[in-house]
Formats: sequence, structure tokens, C-alpha cells
Amino acid sequence: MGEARWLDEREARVWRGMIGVLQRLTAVLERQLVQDAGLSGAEYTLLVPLSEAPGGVLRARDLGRMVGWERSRISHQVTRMEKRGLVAREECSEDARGSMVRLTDAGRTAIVAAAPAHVAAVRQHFIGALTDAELDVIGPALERVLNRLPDDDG
Amino acid sequence: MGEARWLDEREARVWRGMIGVLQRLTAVLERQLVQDAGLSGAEYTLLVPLSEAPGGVLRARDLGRMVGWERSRISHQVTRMEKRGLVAREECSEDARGSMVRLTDAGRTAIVAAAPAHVAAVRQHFIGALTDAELDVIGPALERVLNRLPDDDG
DNA sequence: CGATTTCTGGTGACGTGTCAACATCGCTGG
DNA sequence: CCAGCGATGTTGACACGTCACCAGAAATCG
Repeated sequence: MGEARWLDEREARVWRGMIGVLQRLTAVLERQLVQDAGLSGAEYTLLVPLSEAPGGVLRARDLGRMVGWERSRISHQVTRMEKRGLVAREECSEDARGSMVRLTDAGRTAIVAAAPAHVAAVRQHFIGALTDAELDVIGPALERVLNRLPDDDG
Repeated sequence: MGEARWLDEREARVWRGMIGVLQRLTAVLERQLVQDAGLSGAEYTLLVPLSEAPGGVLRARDLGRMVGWERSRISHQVTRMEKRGLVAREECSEDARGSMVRLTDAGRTAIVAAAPAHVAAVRQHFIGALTDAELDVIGPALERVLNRLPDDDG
């Protein structure tokens, strides 16, 4: 990598802003979710695709791909949410290796109750602070960053 | 909150991008740090201000304020880093409640070795994907988001 | 068909982050 | 002075995330 060029002031400003938003925005949204709906961010993340899936059932593999999580993470989180009664595990009829995750009634109630206030919080604390012109610049910029990131490994 | 307005396509694009960058960029940078320098992100975060402090010593309270962490988080992390030999705890002469955190030689060696590749990774995976015009838009936008976020509590 | 490889999921260990106590110290107001 | 309050730090319990590893099933290939 040769010379290690430091960030200039304009670059550092963006990077500091990114770090700050990353830390504080996630903290604020997590608190809002826990206090208003009794759901953690991880729980909310899994409940959303489950609530949108036909029948409220998804295979663990597909659920993982939808949210971008690895198998172990899904498994651990489903275990915790199973204990809380938000989801239930079932066997997969087509593939004996597979594991189906089913949204329980309690899980559906929780996500339906949580979603509106969460979206409102996202708008209040993030989207609402940006102008239309900024949205038009930031959207494509973030997508470009994402596309340049390695998918899984190096 | 009345009506819960959902995000339109432009807003959702930005929010999805933010979530994605938040998850994958941090994962990529964490991996780079661990593999190239044997340091976790949390360790790096604390080592930077310590390495810049005169004498390599900071009071835990001040260290916490510099990185925006609460007392408990600092304490736990310092405990772990003390076991790894990166920092050492000392008593605070001016305030008997206080706790000083001192960078060890091993800690200084680690942060000096880690910093260049980390900055290079930040540039490669994030800053470098953005144009000058985007940097000029995103910097102030993120600062505005940060300033609107509640400082600590609601 | 059988051997190997890949896919899928689960588990335990460990590092991390938050919350709720708790202990101690410094300060401030009677 | 000292009683109470706020600041500081630590600890334990718990949730979360990653890694390494394992086990079982499916797919692939000879």
C-alpha cells in the first residue's frame, strides 16, 4: 500500500459524521424500539421479512439472505426469539437439513404494533433532517459504496 | 404521531443504503483490523485517543467523553484490554474516585502498526467511492443529522 | 452406485454493549 | 461540620455477533 495518505479535512468530516451517525442513530432507534414496542433491533429486523412472507413462514436460509446475516447469527437470534415466543421453529418438508421459522401470533402482534413508530423515528431522526437534493445525492452514493464492498469475504 | 407515513422510494433508497453500509462497512473494517493488526474495532477506538494524549495517559472519564462511550462500556473494555496488555489502570492522584488509563508499550506498538492500513481501508471502501461533490454534500448533511439527535437521553 | 464435496443448521467460547445496581468520593447547603 | 446530592467507576446479568467446529443431508462426480 506504499504511502499511507491520511484523510484531509473534507474527508475526515464525512468519516467522523458517518461514525457518529452510525453510533448515535442506531442507539436512538434501538431505545425507541425497546421502549415503545419491547422489541430489540435484531428482533425487529427478523420480524419484518417474516411478517411479509406468505403464511409468516420462511426457511432460515432465505431469512438469512434477506437480512444479510450468516447462518450462525440467524440461528442464535431465532433461539432467543423462540424463548420469547415471537417465532417458532419447524422442520422443513422439502429439505431435511432445513429449518423453517414461523411467526407466532405474538410475533405478528409485536411487529404490527412496532412498525409505525419505528418508521416515524427513522423519519424524525434521519430522513427528515435531509433535503430532497441531499436524498438524491446520498442514495446513489451509498449504493455505489455498497456495490464496491466485498460481498462476503475478501 | 397521528398518521404513520411510510418512506417513499427515494427515502427508502437512502435508508436501505444507510443500513447496508452500516452493517457491511463496519464488518469489512473490523475484519481488516483484526486480520492485519490483531486489534478489534473497540480496541482501536480507545487506543487512538490514548496514543494522542500527552504521556499516553487519560482519565477514564475523559476517555469516555472523547469517544462518546458511557462509563460502564469504558470500564468493561479497559478490563479486557488490560488482560491483553494493551493498557494499564492507575489510580488518579487528584480524584480518589478516578481511574487513569495508561497506554502500554505493547499498546502503542499495536496502534502505530494498525493505523495506516486502517485509514487506507477507510479510503478504499468508503471515502474513495465518493466524489468530491458528494463529500461536500454528505459532510454537512451528516453533521445536521448528528446535531438533531438527542445528546444522551430523550 | 459410492465417495467426496457442498449446503445447511446448531453449538460453545469469547468479545462486545446496555442496564441496573452498588460503592466511593467530592461538593454544596443547612 | 455533616447530610445529602451528584459524579465516577466497577460489577453482574443479559442480549448480541463472530468464529471455529461439528453433524447431517443433498448434490456431484467418478
